[in-house]
Amino acid sequence: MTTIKDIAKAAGVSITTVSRALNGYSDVNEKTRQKIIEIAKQLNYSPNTLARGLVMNKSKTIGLLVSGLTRESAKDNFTFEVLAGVNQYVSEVDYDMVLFSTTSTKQREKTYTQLCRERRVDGAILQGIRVDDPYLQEVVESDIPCVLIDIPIKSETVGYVTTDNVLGAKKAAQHLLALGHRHIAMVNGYEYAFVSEQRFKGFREALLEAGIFLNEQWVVNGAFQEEKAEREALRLLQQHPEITAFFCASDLMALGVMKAAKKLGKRIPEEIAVIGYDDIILASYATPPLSTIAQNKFAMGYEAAKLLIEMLEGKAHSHVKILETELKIRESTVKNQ
Amino acid sequence: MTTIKDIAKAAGVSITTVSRALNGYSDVNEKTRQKIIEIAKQLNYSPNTLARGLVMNKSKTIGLLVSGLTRESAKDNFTFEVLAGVNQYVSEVDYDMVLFSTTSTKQREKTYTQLCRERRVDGAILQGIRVDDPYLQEVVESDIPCVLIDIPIKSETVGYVTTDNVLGAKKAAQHLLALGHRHIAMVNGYEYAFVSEQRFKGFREALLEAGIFLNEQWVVNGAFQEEKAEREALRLLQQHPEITAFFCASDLMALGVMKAAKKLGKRIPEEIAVIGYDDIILASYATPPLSTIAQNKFAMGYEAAKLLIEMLEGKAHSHVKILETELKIRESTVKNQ
DNA sequence: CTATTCCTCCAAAACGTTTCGGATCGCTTT
DNA sequence: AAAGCGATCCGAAACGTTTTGGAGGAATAG
Repeated sequence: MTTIKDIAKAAGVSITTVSRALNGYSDVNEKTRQKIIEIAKQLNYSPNTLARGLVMNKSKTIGLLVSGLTRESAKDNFTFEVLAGVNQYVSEVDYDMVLFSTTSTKQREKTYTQLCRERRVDGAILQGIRVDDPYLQEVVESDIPCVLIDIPIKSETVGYVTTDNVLGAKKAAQHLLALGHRHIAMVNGYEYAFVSEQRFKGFREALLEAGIFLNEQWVVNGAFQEEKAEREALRLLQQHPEITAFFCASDLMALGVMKAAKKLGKRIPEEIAVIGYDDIILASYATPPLSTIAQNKFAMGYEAAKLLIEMLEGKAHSHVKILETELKIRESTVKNQ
Repeated sequence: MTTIKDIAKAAGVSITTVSRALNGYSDVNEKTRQKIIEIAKQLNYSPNTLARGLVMNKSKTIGLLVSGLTRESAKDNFTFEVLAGVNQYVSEVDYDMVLFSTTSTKQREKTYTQLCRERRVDGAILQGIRVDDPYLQEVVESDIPCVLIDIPIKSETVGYVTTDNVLGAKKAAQHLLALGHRHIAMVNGYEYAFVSEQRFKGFREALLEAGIFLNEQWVVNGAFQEEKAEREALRLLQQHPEITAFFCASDLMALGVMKAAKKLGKRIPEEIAVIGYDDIILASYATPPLSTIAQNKFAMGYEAAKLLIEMLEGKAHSHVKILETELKIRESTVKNQ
């Protein structure tokens, strides 16, 4: 493995000069610079990032902390697409990404700060962390820069990216209203999830503006799970046959709701219209294809990485990035012409 | 940021002793060790892996090199599940994983070896690389240990993990044969892909053993793409209405074939049976749910990481790992009872 | 009593880089 | 001729760790 020292010897200059030549400093003669670069190429030199990181005290590496990276999480491709987006930006600006996946067991033994410091990441992106996760508290206290996805915390060292969940939900509800639905139920996620709260708010606003009474009993929690949503929808449909439409806070839950409707022999969308949220892959492959509010998850990852690295380099104007959503109308709300 | 030196000062010992105490060497008194550990905890010490890596000349980091990590690749969750598997093992043995995604443009500017050496990874796992990828040549020549997924190259420093594709394909074909099908078409991937070749071999063997003539015209290439497969199947079905079953070398292509059958008004599975390969998420959500040969992609990642790290630590018995596949019978081949 | 062994500890070198604070030399200015 | 200056180079320290080769002393063996 050739080092800067080998190059220095071969070129007959000091290691200082080699370093400065390779890093584009101005106090080295252009001729010797060319010579050094030439020799470096010949010797197949590649810099040792460990040594560099050690002395510069930064690694040009960011950590992506996701929780529960398991086989199961492949269903909603959320994590994966965010990861792809992060990876994209990171490689554009010549940083590295290392993946930390936290499990409840591992969380006890190592704290967030320890994790980041030990791996010497310059900053971190957190995705899929619950609001009640013990890591979250640490994050805000720690001095390691980080950006959160879908959790609105902002400080000197922490920023976040999210989508406009209120508007997204509103668009979904307005779509149903425009189709003439007046008895609309909502299957939400968790009580304490930020996005759930926002999506409910948007839903309520839409109904309010349309002058429609919001029946609190028709708003249930599906815990973002397909099966739970199915059970809840089944119960709701049996108890309140007047319901004609469902707004679900995730596509996975919407799939559950569709299953419930099918079980009761209700036709979609003629008797029951269903709209989801996220636009996961499965949505467009479901029968009927699922209408949904699309979030650009790739962009979320991309923007998160961008924000973080701008923060690291001290040129972030704002610590917040809010992305748009898009209403995708498919056949679960309106019959194909 | 506290260092080993701070601890040494606080404990009144040398930095050597601190290092040896923390690393579990036997030549330090148990009492002083406890004291050192206590102080380390108090000072919130975490070791600097850069410094450690520099002197030990290894980083306890492996690279995962995937090609084309884009939004689109989310459809077949192959990459993602492999990644999750790699991540799982890696975190079990306290290594790190850094993700390199290669694009055709980036490939020119940096070679595989440069990538690995610069990031100081101890070894790499390559997934989704084509057999004609320029990286591949480099890999075998380079001295950096690596393991390949689904590409059978073996040497002092390279190993691979794959599934038994011949047997898998055979099981699929035998399933169709057992259902009474005698006119079976196959939609394969690329001509030059290792897995395609193997799966075709298994398919042929099954027919041969059943004493059935293999009609070469019924074997087409779908390039692992849904649309291409749909077009090919459409053509095939129109030209050869006697075909009653399809074996596809990937689920995505099987979905395309199902679309083609539906377009021609053929009922699945009564008139056309379809079986895929991979068991992607979409398979079980398709209508009808798709029968397939399941590959445990998570396990592939897990085993690849395990193999690589065993190689790194000089305790790999074999450089090859071949995993089993599983026939999943769903409704695209046999009507629900 | 001397020689040997064991236990516990330590000083210093090494890993490959960046960077601070000059040093040298030739040229221009006064 | 002295002083100043710009261009080009370099020595040495620093980053935080591991490891080598012992040192010192107490206990044991002969």
